[in-house]
Amino acid sequence: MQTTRARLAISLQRAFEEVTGSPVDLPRIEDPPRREMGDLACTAALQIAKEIGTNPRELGQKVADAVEAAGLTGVSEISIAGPGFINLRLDRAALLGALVEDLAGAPSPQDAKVLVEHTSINPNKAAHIGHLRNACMGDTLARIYRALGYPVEVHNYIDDTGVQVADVVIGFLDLRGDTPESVGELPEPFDYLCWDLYTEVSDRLTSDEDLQARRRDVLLALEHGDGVEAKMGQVVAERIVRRHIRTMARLGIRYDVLVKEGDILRLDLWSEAFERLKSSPQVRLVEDGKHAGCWVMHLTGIKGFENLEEADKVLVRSNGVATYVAKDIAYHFWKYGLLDRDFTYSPVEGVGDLGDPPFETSGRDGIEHDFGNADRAVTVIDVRQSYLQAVVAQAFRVTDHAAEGDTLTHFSYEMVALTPRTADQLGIPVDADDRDKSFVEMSGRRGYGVKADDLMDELGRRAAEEVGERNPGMDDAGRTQAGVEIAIAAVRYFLLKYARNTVIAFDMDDALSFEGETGPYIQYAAVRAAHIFDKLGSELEMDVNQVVSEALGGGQDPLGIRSPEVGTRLANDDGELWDLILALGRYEEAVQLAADTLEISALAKYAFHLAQQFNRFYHGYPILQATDDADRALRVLVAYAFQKRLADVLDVLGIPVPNRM
RNA sequence: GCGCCCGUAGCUCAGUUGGAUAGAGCAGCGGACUUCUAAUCCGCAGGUCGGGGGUUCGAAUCCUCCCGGGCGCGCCA
Repeated sequence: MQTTRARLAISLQRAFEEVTGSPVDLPRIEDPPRREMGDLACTAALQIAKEIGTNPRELGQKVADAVEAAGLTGVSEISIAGPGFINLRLDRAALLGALVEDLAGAPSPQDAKVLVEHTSINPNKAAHIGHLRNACMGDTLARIYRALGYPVEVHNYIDDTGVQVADVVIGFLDLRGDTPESVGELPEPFDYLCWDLYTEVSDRLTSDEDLQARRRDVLLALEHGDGVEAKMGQVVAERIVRRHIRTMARLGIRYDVLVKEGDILRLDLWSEAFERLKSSPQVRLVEDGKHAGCWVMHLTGIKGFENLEEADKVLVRSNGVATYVAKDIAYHFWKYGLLDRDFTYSPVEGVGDLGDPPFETSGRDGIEHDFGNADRAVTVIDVRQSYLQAVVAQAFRVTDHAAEGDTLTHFSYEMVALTPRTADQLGIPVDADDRDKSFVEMSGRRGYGVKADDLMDELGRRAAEEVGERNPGMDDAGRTQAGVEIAIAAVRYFLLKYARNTVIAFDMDDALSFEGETGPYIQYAAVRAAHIFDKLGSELEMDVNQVVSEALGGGQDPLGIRSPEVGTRLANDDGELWDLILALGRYEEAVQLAADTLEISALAKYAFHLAQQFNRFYHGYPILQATDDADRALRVLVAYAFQKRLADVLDVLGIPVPNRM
């Protein structure tokens, strides 16, 4: 479906070309600063007039005349203002008609398969608020692509053979004297236990050289899958990952497949990727210097790599072991189906009832599946990984896969820190410098952070309490359910509303607030709309939703939604009703913009704006008490469109709509 | 040192790839509830857009130089 804005842009482009006699870029259709000026506006005349050396106001007028002569549907008025702004007023009935038609529409299916990798938490401790930012953004990005019709596959990369797991392995084996079997039997919450154990081991590692040597050995054992250490690593990673899956499920976040680094090693994907890289002149074995004996990727003089003192990236160490980025390159080659070898999979067990459980890689012993073969791969990982992500993309370019390298996208975002106030509440020591900076960095190694499950528990508890006060008759189950749904909205919206490159200073009190620009505010608008329909329905003894839908489909119309008076009321509105309709008409472009710019905050803001617009409408346009049938019919129709559209946006943002709140 | 990002109301942040009088939320002050649920709405107050210079009809936005902050630059992951 084509948006009004897109249609107007094309019409104006034609008119400009007709008037100037030369090709012009697709003009941008903007929102005028104030509604009195018009519904939409275009400033292209100023730019184009400058280029061809003519008067912008005259050019604008000529273009406006040309557009009118061509007969532009959907526009009721076109005028020139100021130095040459082209202002447009829309045909309201036409726009509302198109809006209503779009409500029932599905996205046109796209061919290109999008693979989104997100979460990818080291499986050695409980998930914290920083991990949630990654997972909420990644999950929402996947939802955005689905809303646009793309087939989407969601990956969660599990680094089950890395140093962080090694640290916890040491904790269990050397500090606690546990066995893999006894660790398998430890009670939940296992990830909380590991959180503390990891902190303890990290602390000892800073001063204990024997333990540092031990860690190197454990790491090698994990990579080779040898001995009790590897067995322990497996138990730890498996238990932690299952906790992570459950934590994320509380926020409506799901995965298609968990790719384990251990399986990449067992399958030896790296050796196949390595063969390809060796064929590039940019990858070579260094004979002397500080990288003697290493295989490196040459990066000197390539844009984006000026930061290196010595612009070579080691892929294989002199001891023959591949580096982390090398394994990541192999994984990404596999994502695009460039490798011959493939994983097998098994369904993940032990994560409770998740509906469709994810698959996990299982070396060569599982079942086959058509995962991978992406046309576009997006990796959600924080900005500190920018350099390594660029190295991965470069690996595509030096092996003659520049096209894939260009579609490979690093979805980067900034860190989540804590406000000093919240750090104080958590008992985290805050030094004077941090207090001045207004935020305190979290540290998994030190155990500084807000655990995701704790946050969800507290939010759910507070929300349920609030719901109970507002709805005295509601039973426990209803209150709990509403609390859970409100908590999801609070967390997801809080983590999605900031631009990617904004450092979030997480403040417990702000995050727990349900007022202002928050997820619960938006939910409240949706619940209000639904409640009007419930009340009106019981008053009129009909299902208003169904009645409206039937009326729009050309069936019975007891409310008079199709009556001519409705059109008159719409044309004469000079307030929040038309504002709301205009806002509703921008749904598709809001989703598209988020996908094009990878800026989810824009879509979050749109959802908030819609809710805000509805709340204004709600106060100024009574429906149950409407004295005029045509007024009431129009308002019901607008509220209906709002309800549907807001539900669409909230679904894309992963935010549920409670029955009551 | 080199590279990337940031600096906008008291606080937290937007600002649609150069446009019309720079906007929200929170906090503050003042209003609107025997209600379509006040988790709401309306109003007031609050700004040398870090600073200087430049580009042009027009700059928070682009260029340049300062100041201040964050992150990255390993044969760790």
